[in-house]
Amino acid sequence: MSDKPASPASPEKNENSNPASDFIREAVAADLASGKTKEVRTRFPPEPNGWLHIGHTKAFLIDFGVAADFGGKCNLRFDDTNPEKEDMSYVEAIKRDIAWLGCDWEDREFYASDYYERLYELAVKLIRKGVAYVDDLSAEQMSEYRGTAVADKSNITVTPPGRNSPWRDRSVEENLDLFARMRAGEFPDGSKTLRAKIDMAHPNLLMRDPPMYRIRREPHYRTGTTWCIYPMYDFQHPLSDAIEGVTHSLCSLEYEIHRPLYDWFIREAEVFPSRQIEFARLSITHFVLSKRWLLRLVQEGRVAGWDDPRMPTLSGLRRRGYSPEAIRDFISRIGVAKTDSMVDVQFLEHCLREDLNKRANRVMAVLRPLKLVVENWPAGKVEQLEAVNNPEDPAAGTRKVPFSGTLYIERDDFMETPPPKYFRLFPGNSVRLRYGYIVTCTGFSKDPASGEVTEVRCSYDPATRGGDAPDNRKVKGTIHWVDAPSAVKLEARLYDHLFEAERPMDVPEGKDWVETINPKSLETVAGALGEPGLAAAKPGDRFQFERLGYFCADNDSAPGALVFNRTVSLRDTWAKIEKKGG
RNA sequence: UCCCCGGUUGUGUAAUGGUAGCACGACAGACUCUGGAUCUGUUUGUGGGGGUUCGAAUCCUCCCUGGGGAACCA
Repeated sequence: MSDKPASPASPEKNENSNPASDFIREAVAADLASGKTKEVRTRFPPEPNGWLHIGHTKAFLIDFGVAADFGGKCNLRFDDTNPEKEDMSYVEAIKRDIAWLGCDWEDREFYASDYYERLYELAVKLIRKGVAYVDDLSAEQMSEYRGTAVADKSNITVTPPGRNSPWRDRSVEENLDLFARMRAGEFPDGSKTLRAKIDMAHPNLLMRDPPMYRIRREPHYRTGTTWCIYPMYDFQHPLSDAIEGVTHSLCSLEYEIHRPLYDWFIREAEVFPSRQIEFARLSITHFVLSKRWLLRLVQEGRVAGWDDPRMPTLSGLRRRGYSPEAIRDFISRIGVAKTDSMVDVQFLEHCLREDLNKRANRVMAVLRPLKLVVENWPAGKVEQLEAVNNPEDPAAGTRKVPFSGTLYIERDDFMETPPPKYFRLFPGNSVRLRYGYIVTCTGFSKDPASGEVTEVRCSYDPATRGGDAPDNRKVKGTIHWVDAPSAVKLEARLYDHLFEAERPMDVPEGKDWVETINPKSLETVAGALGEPGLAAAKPGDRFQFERLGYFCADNDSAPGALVFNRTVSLRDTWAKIEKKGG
């Protein structure tokens, strides 16, 4: 398996899902049926100020998916109207990640910053209509006039009624002149804003004359210093949608309260009537899904970067070994609703295992090697044994693995005095070496100082070549192994949840959530060994290490210095039994 | 406090006035050359009270409860 973009959703999958299978699709279907919408157009509007995470994936899979389900198109539009935070490197990362998930925006790569001139004209139109004005109030004054309660988190009191700004009734001519001079750079940053004239007594505070433009002298990553005024989200977003003919503007619940504004600007600007519909954003246990928080982890060096395999970013998940198919499947199975929900990370991992189980080739590797000597093995003899690459996929074929009298097994697979129900290797017990022979433990050596087992000895039954028992005897345990002379060294990076707490943000008062990072979220195992074929693995290649889990060759991996990330472990029934017993 | 939006098994999601279903988890078992995979079975739910109706998760009402908002960010 290698690291390729996901193929488009298979047709069978689409047949299974009713086109109107969630409230958004129902709404779109209704708009189509009533004739209000002729051709569906959606958009995914990321701000290029961070890398995409799995929460964004839900959003753009809905955007692209809804369009596709109704024979429409989805635009990619960078919502880049805040020059302070945005950067071209984010644009590239975002495009790469969306493509990886198999979404295609074709030639529809748009930028809100391309609409600055058009948006300016629409602002002038609103001024002419008398529904926008230039205000001289400072930010603090404006907040006070709007009736915003003073920031006292513990005790916010009744929202005071709003008061009109003294500049609210400037003439159209004066507003036009002032706005033009704002653009021309005649006023200092923050000294004036353009505001919509709506209703300073509105119960929805957002409707109390929201700012449309601010003065900010900050070079923009695309428009440079062409502009010193920048449009605000509430003004810019609906009109950008309208410019593109977006019929359904799908966004997360936090924008629900903005919808009256969205509709107001469309109505007053007399532009294409896009319709905003909101859905619940994705939350997953043990994950932090907020660009702002992720940025902090990166900036403070708490993780190795945006693509650290512990990060919930798409680049992190990709590097970890997640397949785009598994992510798509997960997103489609959690559904779309308006209920705030917290999906159990186990469900994500279930979808992952389900996909990888079907597609990842099996291979044997030993994380913590323990030498196993086959005492009755003919000296110098080496056999090539046939091993199945993927029992779930006969087309994956078979391979040869070498077998000699000196092997390594997993340290966990031997116990001097086993607990009940342990059916791996212990003195006197027989076990099958996967695709090898049935062996019986004859003895072991210990380091007298440390008490550590240094070597295990066994005898093999030549009649059981390949692992079959001609006498039909039951051998309960089958363990994996590598041939000592031919084994390749590798480094294994074992990951666990970045945060131990289900809800990492729920930290006690006074405690910083970044301090709750799981100290065991990365365990590096340097001395692991793998079968010889692993030497050819290239970064991004995915395997199942038998009985251990799914692993993916890391970007850091190179011939002679192999590095594998554990994507996810296999389900481990034994661990459960052990836990119960203890 | 005000405004907006929600509450269906442990979790997520269906049922759109007509048998509360599906998936994951959990538990039990079968099978197995991965204690993997697969298969079978079991368990638990409409936040509460009142109302409309032959019939309510669904409609009305009151209450309880959770989330969001009050940036010259998006």
